[in-house]
Amino acid sequence: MIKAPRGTHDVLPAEQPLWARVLGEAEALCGAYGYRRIVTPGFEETELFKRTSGGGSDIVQKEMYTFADRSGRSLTLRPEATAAIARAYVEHGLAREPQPQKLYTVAPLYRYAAPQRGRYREHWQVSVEALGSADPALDAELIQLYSELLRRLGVTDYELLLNSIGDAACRPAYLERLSAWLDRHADLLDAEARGKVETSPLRVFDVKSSRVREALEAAPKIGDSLCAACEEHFAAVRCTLDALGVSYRLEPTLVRGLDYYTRTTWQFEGPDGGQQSTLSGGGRYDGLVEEIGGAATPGVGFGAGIERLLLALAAAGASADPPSLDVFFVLDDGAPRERVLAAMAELRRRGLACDTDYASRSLRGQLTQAGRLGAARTVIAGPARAVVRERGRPDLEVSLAELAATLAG
RNA sequence: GUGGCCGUAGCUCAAUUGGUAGAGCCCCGGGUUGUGGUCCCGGUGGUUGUGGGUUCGAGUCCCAUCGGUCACCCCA
Repeated sequence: MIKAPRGTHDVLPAEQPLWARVLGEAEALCGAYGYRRIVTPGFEETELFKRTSGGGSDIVQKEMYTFADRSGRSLTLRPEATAAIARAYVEHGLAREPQPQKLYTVAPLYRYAAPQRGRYREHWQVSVEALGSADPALDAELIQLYSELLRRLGVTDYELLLNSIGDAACRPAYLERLSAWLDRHADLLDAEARGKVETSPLRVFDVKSSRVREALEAAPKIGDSLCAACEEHFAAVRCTLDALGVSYRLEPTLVRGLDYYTRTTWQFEGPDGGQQSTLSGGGRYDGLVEEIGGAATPGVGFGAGIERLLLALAAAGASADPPSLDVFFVLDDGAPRERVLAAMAELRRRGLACDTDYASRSLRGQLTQAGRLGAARTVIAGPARAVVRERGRPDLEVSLAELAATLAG
C-alpha cells in the first residue's frame, strides 16, 4: 500500500476546523497589525538558501531537499520562508515602496530531518516579517503579535526566551574573545563542543553536557560584548516589551540556527515535555537583504510552527466546531428526488448549507445521518408533501411546491 | 544520519509453550422506542506494515525493509 512519505502527514477533514481556527486567528492578527500576505514559490534556486542560512547551518549541511530539474538547474524545496520573502522584496522593488514592508505568509516548509512527534519533513509555518526598518519597536511588535496569538487561542503554558547576539560591528570581536577562551579551556570541553568551536563557536552554548555547560558559565557572553548601538537597540526592545506587558526571560546563550540573525533573537517555548517544544522563533536579520544582492536593509521576523501550535492547543484541551448544516433532506418512499434536488439547489443559491443522502440509506439511516451532520432542520419528503422538523419545535407539514419558500423564509 | 522501543479491522486493543485471527467503537440493515437519542438482534470489514527465512505449521521465532515513537542531533 502506498503511504504518505516519511515525515509528512495528511490533515483530515476532522482536523480542519481546528486548523481553520488557528490559521484564521493568525491571519486576522497579521491583518490587524498591518502585515500583508505574500506568497512565494515552494522551491527556489538552491543558492538562495545556501547564501542566507549559512554553510555551517544544519539546514544547508543536511536538511535541504535539493534536486536538479530537467534543465539541470539546482532547486531546493524551501526550508524556511524568510530568505524567499527577502528575495521577493528585492526582486519586485518593494524597497521602493513605503517602508517598512510588513509581510506574512502561511506555507509548508521542507527539511530532511529525522521525523518525530511535532517534527515533520513537511510542516507548516506562519512567517511574519518586517523589512526596511531597524526600529526596535518592530522587534517588540512581532513578539507581542505572537504572544497575542497564543492568548487568543488559549495557550498559556509557555515561556519567551530573549537575547541579543550583536551585529557586524561587535560580533566578530566577541567571537575572537570566545574562541580564545575556548582554546584556553579546551580541556573542559567534550567532543561535541570541540566540534563546534571550528564551525560556529556561538553554538557551543547549545551543548547538552551539564559538565560542559557549567564550564561555559565562565565563558564570555555576547551580552557583555555588545557595541553601544546594539546595547541601545536591545534595551529599547526590552523596554517596549515591558510597556506592552509581555514577559520574557533573558537567555544569554540563545543562539538560533541560521547565520543571518543579528541583534534580537527570541524563541517561544511550549509545554510539550520532549525536545520539540519550540513554538516559534525569530530575530532580526539586518544583513540578509544585502546578502542576496539588495541594498543594505534591516529586517526582523519570526516563523511559527502550525503543528507545534496545534500540539500546544491539544495540551490545553482546545477544540473547534465542525461546519454547520442548515437543512438535511430525507427522502421517504415515493418522494420525487429530482424535485427535492431542485429545491435543495434553490436553497443553496440563497446561501443555506444543504445536504441529502447519496448512499441509498433507509429512512432510519437518513435520519441518523441528519443527526450526525448536526442539521438544524431536517426535511422528510414524501410523494407530495414534506415534513419540516426542527429541534424544539412542532413538525411543520407543507406541500413540495411550498418547500423552498418555507425553508428560505 | 546513529541507537532503544513499537507495528493485528477505519479507531482502541485481545489471541496459552509457535497450532485455523477475535472483541469493543465506527459503519450498514432490522426490531424496540412519541422524534434522529437509548436498548436489542444481525451484517460488512484483516494476504497480522512489506519481503524473505526457520518449521509439518509463524500474528507469535530470525533477517531485511518501510513506517511510527523516544533519545542523540537540530529545530518550527
